[in-house]
Amino acid sequence: MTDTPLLHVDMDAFYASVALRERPDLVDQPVVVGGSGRGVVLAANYVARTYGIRSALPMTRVRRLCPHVVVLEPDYATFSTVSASVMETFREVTPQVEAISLDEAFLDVRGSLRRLGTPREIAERLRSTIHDEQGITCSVGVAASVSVAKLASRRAKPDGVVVVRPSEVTSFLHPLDVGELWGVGASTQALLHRFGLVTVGDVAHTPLDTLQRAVGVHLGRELHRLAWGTDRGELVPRAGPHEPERSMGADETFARDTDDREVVVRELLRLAARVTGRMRSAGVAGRTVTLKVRFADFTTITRSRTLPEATDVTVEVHRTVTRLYDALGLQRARLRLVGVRVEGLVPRTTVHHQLELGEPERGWAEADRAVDRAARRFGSSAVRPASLVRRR
DNA sequence: TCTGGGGTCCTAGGACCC
DNA sequence: TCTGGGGTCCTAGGACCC
Repeated sequence: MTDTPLLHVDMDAFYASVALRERPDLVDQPVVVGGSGRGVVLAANYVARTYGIRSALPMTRVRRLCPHVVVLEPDYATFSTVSASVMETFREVTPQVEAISLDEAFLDVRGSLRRLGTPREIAERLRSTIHDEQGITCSVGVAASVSVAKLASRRAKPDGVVVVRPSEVTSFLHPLDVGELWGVGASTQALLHRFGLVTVGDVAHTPLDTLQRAVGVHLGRELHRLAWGTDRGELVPRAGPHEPERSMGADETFARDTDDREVVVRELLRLAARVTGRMRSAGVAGRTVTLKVRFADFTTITRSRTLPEATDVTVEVHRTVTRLYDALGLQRARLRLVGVRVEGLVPRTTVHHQLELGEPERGWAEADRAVDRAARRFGSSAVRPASLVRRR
């Protein structure tokens, strides 16, 4: 038996480490993976971090912090392949694997102790296997609950293991800033600081009802559990973050802000086509269609409409978001981003279309299938709506 | 030329039904 | 002649995570 059965395994600077496998000449230089233009950092290697570069930092600031930084384009296909191999390695240790993103998972090793040794030995073996097979490093936190294991892996970075026994949990947690807790972001952190609650220990020693009056019943209870390391100790085995997905969406920041309705409507068509295409390959349809609009000043609004029945038809989703957009009645407002999302997804086989007399819609679903078939044969750029074809 | 894109979950008010 | 209470759906916004 063990009192620390949970491992949290987290790849170190995952996207950057994978990208650097192809470019070993760059390992000693500051490297980030990220988009160009108005993008942000997706991952930074540890050399780049010495310049203060972090994930989510705008690329414009990155270049100011470190003008000679090397920027590599993300290659999601390779990231997914490496991720799948790593997850397979996890499942060779135990079937109790809860993946929470491409580069992170919890493992419950209770059933593997006799075969593979202590949790720490299992962690070290995993790390060397992944290093040998994938050429990247990872860090492992070991504890009795998921949030403590997660914080322990962060402490272990880069390329290490940290075990937190139950008797060490409070001395490990209580000195941390509340913002370190999993689920406490900038705004909850600021709220707690305003109440004079700066460390995890401060939160732990605040009476539950006082805490709940400050931050709400639900969050208060959750914070109390996190501050004592008494959150969940059982995993929910699954291969991905959430399966199946409950919503699918796409949004895109314009290269330059725009107030041109035609540009916006055309972008909405591209996004609707992208989203419904993914829905059709996943075999799902959804009823609630949401438009997202971000203005030049970064304020963001959403407008949604629930349809009488679920759809995966490009033109229906596009028509719905276009109506929502027109209903905003914008005149000269400059837009930074638009987005399309479909929620309330159900398997398409459960949707029974009520065919109405003389309904012209019928053809569009067949048109979508034809587009999907052509895209599979000739590539996704082969077939697209006429308004998305660049004019000469 | 600050601030991506993919998601999940929670809250809160109003409509509507029983 | 004063108007309960619960459940569910819909909409909008916000916090958070990777």
